[in-house]
Amino acid sequence: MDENTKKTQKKRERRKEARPAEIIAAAIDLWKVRGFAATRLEDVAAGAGVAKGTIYRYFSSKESLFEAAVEARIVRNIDQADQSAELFGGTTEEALLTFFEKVRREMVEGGSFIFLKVLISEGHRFPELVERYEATVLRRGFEVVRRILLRGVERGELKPEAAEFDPRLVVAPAMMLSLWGTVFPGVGTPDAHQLLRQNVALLIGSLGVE
Amino acid sequence: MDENTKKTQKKRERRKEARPAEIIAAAIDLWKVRGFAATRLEDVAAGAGVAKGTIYRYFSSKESLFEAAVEARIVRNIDQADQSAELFGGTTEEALLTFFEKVRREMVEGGSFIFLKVLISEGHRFPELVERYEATVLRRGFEVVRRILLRGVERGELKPEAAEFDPRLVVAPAMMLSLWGTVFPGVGTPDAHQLLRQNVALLIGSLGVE
DNA sequence: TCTTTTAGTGACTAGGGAGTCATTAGTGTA
DNA sequence: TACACTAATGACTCCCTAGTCACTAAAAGA
Repeated sequence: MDENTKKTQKKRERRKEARPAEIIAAAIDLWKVRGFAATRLEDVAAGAGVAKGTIYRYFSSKESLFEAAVEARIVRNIDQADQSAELFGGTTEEALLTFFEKVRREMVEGGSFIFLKVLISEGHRFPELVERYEATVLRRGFEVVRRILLRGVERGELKPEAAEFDPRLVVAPAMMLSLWGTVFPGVGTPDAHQLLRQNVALLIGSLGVE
Repeated sequence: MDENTKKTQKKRERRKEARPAEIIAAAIDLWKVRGFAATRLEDVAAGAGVAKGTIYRYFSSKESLFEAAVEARIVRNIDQADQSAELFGGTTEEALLTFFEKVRREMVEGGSFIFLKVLISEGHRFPELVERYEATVLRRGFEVVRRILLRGVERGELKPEAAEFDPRLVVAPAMMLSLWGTVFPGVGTPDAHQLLRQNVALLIGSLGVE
């Protein structure tokens, strides 16, 4: 095939700084469609426009490439969460809906579902990675939800008991939906928005004042 | 390392009828702890007390062994669902709790989570299997939930709108919890009962009459 | 310009496990 | 008891890909 996609360019460029990010990006792109195990490092290399050996200058193994990719995404997630002023502008209802939509978009469109997939199926192989993902992404997400609930109570929109409500129950449907959507075509995708809205209604209906 | 577990016994027995079920049972046991991909067929053979070649008398490939295992479990699930009189004896609250507990037990203790794991991570490799699982297990489960809701409305325990409520939202937390429990030690396991109870309270709080 | 450093290369190796098949031996029948 | 049939065996082949390493050449600097 034609590896002359980028026409006028030296074959060998030394771009120490840019390589890791490019390799990670190529890897995630491929993992999204073929999965982690089924994607060969050689394909990743091709996708990033380097030779296989180059990957090993920056990552000591396929797994450590995966770790680095998770790390990169986690950082992005944290940044996003920090700018979450939008979550705390309007009503509790709006905040929940925005949050769910954020989760769904990051998972499905952003491709983060691939990390979950790998952790789910091969997590026992890298327990420390599972640990970090749990601590950094999941717990952080739960924390955001807890803040939304607390603020709702303060604003008088939620009953006081809502402060004790377990965030895992709030988040589970949004995550499950995203996962289902990438596995079972019929179950998750078609009406995600609709369903998330219904989930918000459920929560407000039970935890809301009146 | 001692394969003399069963002491006084011919090394080679011809038991055409029993083999497939034994092989499937051994396979599921191993998959539960090591995962699908990481379990070698030779280990499965050892677990079933046969040689590797024997597996190929009954299953044409590792994947078809997986399919057969899913099939066996699906049948079991259907049988269970058919005896679900216990689901429809008491109040809606009790029915929901029983159902959630059923799901959790089958997933975690029964080991069905391994099918979900494989479908999630490698589902794209056997689309027809995904299709069948979705149609037979998921949709069936959703149907049971719908029946519970409808009956709740009839009994005057749930608002009429509950009849329109999407079963996926009802089931998602129970499934997510089971999955989390097998991946993230801290997130799913410890207080599953407690959490499922809270989920029932949430549903009743929003969909219940009064 | 020549030299040094190191990013980048890709043919090669090593290891592991799925699937094969010629052989062995239970089991039912004549 | 001898024979035929086929369940069961496990050593072997084959393929696949992660990871290596001796080599190549881009850039920096003397």
